[in-house]
Amino acid sequence: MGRVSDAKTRLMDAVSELLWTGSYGSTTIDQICEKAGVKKGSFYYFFDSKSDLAVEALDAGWQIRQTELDRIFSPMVLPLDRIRKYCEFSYKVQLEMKEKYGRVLGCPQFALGAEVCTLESRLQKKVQEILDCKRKYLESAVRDAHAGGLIKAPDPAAKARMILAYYEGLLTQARIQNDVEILRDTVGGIFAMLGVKETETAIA
Amino acid sequence: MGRVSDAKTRLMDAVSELLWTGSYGSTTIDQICEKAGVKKGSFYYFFDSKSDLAVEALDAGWQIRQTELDRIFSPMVLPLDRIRKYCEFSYKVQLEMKEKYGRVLGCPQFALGAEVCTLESRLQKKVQEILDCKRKYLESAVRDAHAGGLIKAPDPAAKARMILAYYEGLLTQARIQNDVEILRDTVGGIFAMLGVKETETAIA
DNA sequence: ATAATAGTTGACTATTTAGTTCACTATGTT
DNA sequence: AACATAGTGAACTAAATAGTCAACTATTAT
Repeated sequence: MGRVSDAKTRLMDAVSELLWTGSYGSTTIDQICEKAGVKKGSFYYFFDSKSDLAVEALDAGWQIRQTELDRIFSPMVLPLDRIRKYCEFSYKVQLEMKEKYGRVLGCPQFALGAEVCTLESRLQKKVQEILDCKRKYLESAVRDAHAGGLIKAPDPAAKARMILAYYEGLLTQARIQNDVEILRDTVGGIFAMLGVKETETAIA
Repeated sequence: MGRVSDAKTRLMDAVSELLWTGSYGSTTIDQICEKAGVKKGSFYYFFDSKSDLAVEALDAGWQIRQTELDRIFSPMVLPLDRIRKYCEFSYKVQLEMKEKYGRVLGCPQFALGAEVCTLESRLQKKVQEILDCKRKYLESAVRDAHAGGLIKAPDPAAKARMILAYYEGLLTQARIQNDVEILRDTVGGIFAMLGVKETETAIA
């Protein structure tokens, strides 16, 4: 009973966009409220603080992204193809953002994590949790590729960490330089790290 | 003639530390002044704004770092050893920061660039300039390694970009997770990307 | 219909922040 | 010695910001 509202969702959407296009530190509660079309009283009805909202928004955004990743990293797909699809998907997203905002925005979790990890421990934990999920997707693909004899990777977790570092680093470079072209051959770098043979690259 | 002062230097040192241990957005001019032991009047005597100070501090810090890199990337050193030394140096720096601040701080330019690139174009340009320098150090090492038949890298610029993305990504991961161990085998990942053979890894 | 309750509003306070001003002080130069 | 000037400091303003509150409104369950 009582009134119903989508203000909470609107606030999470607003902060997500502001964090991605700008930064955590430069985003104010007033700005979030204005973008969401919500008054400050309502903001504090739903959330305790900016960091509280950010944690919830991060979580919600990741839930949605995860369904996409479940599809991409489906065990039904050839392991190296999963990685290729992931790179293609990522490139497409960045291209869309560039169209929409005139800027390459990179990875929202990574940029946020780097910014606030020394200041906001709850946010840092949430980001770490999400990055860990990403690593696991990659890890199982690497493990399957190793098991299938496509690559030599006796330590899939280590390889996945390497791939993730490269992938996130590249996205961040693209954000800093505002250039999607940097992401064109993401998969090439990953396959080089995995020691995928040229022939397999062509076939897969 | 007139009075002399090191307040300008103290301000640059203060902002460098605050940016690295925290973030651009969370660092206020009052905070910078307090840490530097400088009154606001003096701040505005030397600088126009926080971003102005940040640009100058970034530049000054890079000048110092560059002399170190000139030594590490000396053409007198074997090309793959340059890269190895660079990774060792970087690891050492991060370890020192962890000792000093209790936190792994990653790469100051990269974190700052990711944070402010959509908001502060002068800072974004300065960061890009610095990252470009880093890439050039790597590029010449890769080119020399290729010329020496140690690796196969017909496009050294592309390989250098890949290495830099991985390197910066790894540093950022280490910052987010506050864990230096992530950086232990940085060189291993780079050599994998370069396709350095195991034997050469052991020898070099 | 109405009572209970989920959500809204705008006006409010207190604090932090960026940036200014101007009289003052210390120091190198002549 | 004294002058020109680089740098200092403290008090100031104006704006932005986080956070509060109590009266109000819409909805739903009974």
